[in-house]
Amino acid sequence: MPREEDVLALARAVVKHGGNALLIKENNVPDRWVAIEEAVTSGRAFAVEPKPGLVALDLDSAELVAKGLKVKVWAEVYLHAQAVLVASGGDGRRHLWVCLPSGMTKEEFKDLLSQNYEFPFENIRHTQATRPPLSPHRNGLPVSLIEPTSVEEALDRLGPADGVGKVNPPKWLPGKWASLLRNGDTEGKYEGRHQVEAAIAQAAVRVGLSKEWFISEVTDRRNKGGAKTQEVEDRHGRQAAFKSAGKTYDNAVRWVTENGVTPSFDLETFKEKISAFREAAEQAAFTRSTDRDVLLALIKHGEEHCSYSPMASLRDLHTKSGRAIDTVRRALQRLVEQDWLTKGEPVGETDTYTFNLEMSDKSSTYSSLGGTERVCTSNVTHPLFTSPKGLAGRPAEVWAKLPTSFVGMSDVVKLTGLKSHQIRAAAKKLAAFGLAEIEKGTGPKGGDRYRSVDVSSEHLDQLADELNLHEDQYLKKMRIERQRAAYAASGRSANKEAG
DNA sequence: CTCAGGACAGCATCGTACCT
DNA sequence: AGGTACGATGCTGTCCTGAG
Repeated sequence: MPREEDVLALARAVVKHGGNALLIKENNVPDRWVAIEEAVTSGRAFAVEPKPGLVALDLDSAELVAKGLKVKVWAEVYLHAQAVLVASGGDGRRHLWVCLPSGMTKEEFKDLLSQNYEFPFENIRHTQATRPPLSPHRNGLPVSLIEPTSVEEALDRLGPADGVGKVNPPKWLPGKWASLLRNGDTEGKYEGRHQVEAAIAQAAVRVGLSKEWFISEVTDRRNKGGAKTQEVEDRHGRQAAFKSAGKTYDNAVRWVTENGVTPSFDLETFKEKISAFREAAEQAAFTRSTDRDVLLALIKHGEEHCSYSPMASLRDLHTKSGRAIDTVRRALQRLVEQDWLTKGEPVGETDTYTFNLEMSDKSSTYSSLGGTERVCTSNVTHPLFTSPKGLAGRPAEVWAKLPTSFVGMSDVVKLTGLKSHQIRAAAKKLAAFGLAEIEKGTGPKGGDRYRSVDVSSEHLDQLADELNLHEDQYLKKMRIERQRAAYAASGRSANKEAG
């Protein structure tokens, strides 16, 4: 049994800055987010989102463990990466934590892994929450460090805690400022190009974006709002441009501090509001389940970018929601008509949508007697529930909302807000996957009774694998990447950057 | 009268190709 | 990087029938 202080130290070493711990129930269903200290003292299983530069490989089969051992040697010898191998509790299962060398991105590492070792995409964790080394297994199975065996050495390899002394910044400016940055002063509202940059810098300071972020954006040739800095670069070189942009940012910091402007963006409030909105979306009765799935995908995007009005391209939402691009577009139109979203000004070519947060109070929800814990974004975005080949649509919704104890049709109608025939069809499909049971003729009026079956996320993965859905998802992603690569090669982006 | 389930029309969705 | 168009496919919802 590992010491609590060791578990805490290791969790802090792997978690991203400001990250919390996700408690995991004994049936492997996510419970709720709590502070890391609370998770450790609870003695329960928990997972944390890894810090930047840290990747966890989930070695959940003998074959993958063998691959993982090779990867470890390769990463240490050729990449000069630090690695920690952990027994994660399950029979023979291992987690391999790899601290990437500076300069290598997670994407590059992932590519190398799949090229050199055909390592499956879905077993590479870098944004997804993962159980830290020595953290308890959900069923109390023994966990241990395999290499290195000492906690001190493991801590050493995992490196210092993430983001000491830095704030957790949102990744995007509010839409208006993002538009100014991307398109420049199209309305002629500013006296000159410097004023445009100054305005952007102030907005950046208010939302907590760093100086480095500001400099890299205004020197990016695609951003017309950085025209002034770009001209400095052309005339006097890169160093001068950095210096000039840095000065603009520093002035903005001084102005914001001197004028006592309170930062407009408060992360805690954001989290509160966005999760209320998400719950409303999860519970509301949509005429099309696609609408809900697309909305949840957009909310997820907003959460990732800390934005109430995220810029999400149709292709981003397509990969997130599993629906075709055209389908996503129609769903967005309907969501605007239904008042869930307000369409804003496009930033560059990307449309923005603002969440109508008051829907959290207005939306008509139905009673939620059971199964509500299954209505969560992680399930909604699982390939099994996003692919029409799998259980996308009504079946996903019915599974999420159906209790695990048998209920008659009229109750299911009340619980789901769906029509009986929709439920029948969905239940039939779910039953074929073993995710629901139908009991013939035991209902109140001679009808059938239904119940859902809770399963582990591994089981969902397995079902998805049987239909090749993980592969489909991967191929979809690759298709988009090819489109984007073709665009880059076509020279259009180069022209854009030059002009 | 309620409910299950089949037939079927219509439309949503997917994939692909195309445009800016 | 983005949005848009359109044919093939198959799901959704309506209507209807028959069983309990």
